[in-house]
Amino acid sequence: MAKLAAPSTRREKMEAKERAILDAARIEFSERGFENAKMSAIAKRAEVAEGTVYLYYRNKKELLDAVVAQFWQVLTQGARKATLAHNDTIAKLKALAEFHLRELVKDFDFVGFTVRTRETGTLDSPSLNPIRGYVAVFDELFRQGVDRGVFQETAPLWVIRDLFYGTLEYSSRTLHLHKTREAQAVTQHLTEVFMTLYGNSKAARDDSSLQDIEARLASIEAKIDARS
Amino acid sequence: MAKLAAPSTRREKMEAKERAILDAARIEFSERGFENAKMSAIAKRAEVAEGTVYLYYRNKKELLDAVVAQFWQVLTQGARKATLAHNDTIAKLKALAEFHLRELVKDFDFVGFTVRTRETGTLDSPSLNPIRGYVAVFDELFRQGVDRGVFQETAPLWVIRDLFYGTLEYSSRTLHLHKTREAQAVTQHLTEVFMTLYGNSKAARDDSSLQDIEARLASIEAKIDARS
DNA sequence: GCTTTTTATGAATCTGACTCAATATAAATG
DNA sequence: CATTTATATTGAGTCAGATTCATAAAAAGC
Repeated sequence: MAKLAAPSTRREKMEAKERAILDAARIEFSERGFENAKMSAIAKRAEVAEGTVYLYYRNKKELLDAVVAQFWQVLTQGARKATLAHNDTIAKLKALAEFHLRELVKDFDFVGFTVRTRETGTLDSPSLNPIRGYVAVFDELFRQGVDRGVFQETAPLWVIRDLFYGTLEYSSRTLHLHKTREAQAVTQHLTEVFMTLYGNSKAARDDSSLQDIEARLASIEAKIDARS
Repeated sequence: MAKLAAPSTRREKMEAKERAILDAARIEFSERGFENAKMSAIAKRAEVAEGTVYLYYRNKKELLDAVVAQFWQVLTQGARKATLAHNDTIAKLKALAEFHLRELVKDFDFVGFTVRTRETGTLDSPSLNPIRGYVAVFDELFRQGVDRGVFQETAPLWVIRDLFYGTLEYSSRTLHLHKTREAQAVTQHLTEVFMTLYGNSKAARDDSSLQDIEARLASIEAKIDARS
């Protein structure tokens, strides 16, 4: 019975150690960058022997992968929470954009780490690719917008998604580099883009309304002609 | 006088050697990726001793930087040529998007290399940052569009630029991963985005202006009706 | 308590980037 | 053309740091 209350079974100890290593790695990579991060430093920070790290992660690269995976998992949670705070689809979308941009600028090095991760083949397994879970946040949101009649899918969803995340990721670079620029300019514009391009009300009045006007102009012209 | 015709002065020899090293590095990096590329292999490929490489490039990272710089320089030339083939601003833009996307998908590894390059501090010097030259192609094009009255700058240029290149870069990932998807879907959509969002004619027909027109038409029609 | 299995250790190995004293090649001088 | 001087090349040797592995400690099973 003591065992049940015990703070550390064998499994728990190992899980704690694994977490310690992962945390140490995240800090070390953030502070030094991947190349300059030393496995020995990570081990020391995690208070384990150098060899122990290799019991939990096959090599330095895989350790980075795990750190990146964790990053996106945490980000996904944050994104979900940020969007849940709103009801309006457009408001949700804007919140997601703002959240995403803010986090990317803050942890900009992880954008680079993520690219590195992709270079290895191990993209596909869903567990090792939490970015899928992340982009799903957008996909669900957009689909919900379509269901609600707010959006219409005027292009394949993947195209729209890439526009969304691509713009934000690229902008995060700019914002990271030029601290003076306004993140709000990006999210504001992106929101407008979405309303204009995929917004149902506006899209509905595209050709048709123009044609209406033309028709009426023609009618007027005819009347004038008739009088002269 | 023989010297003038000679195929190899001292300087020419060195320049040839430098080129050989750069070419060898490009191939090696492309084939193996940065981490797995070996300086010894690059030296061998360039037919020089290992130490010689370090006479031309301070270290492996700097060699990568040079390769990346060359890549963007070549890309800039190609982009200029691709846009020059058209007169219409929209056509130029579409050509630029198509060119950019095609090249990024083809040499997708260089997207990763470029990110790596950015991690070093040496971003700023224009010579070492040929990406500036590259984005300038877009900037000039858009400004020309504004001058011609085709576009209007409804958002800061950097925001628009990031949307353009961000979308394309992110899409190149998708296309690289899913070979079946159509690049054309991206460029097509992006062109529409630009016409809709920044196109002068369409932009003129916003909410207010549409209502204005309708009001005036009604007014005119009423006047005419009254007279008849 | 003793045996077996699992987990941890860190010294030793190995790889590959980078250096440098020695050497070769080209230019300059006379 | 011989000699001196400057410049370029070489590759064996150094060194840092990732990875391995024989050994030890800890836990589990009996």
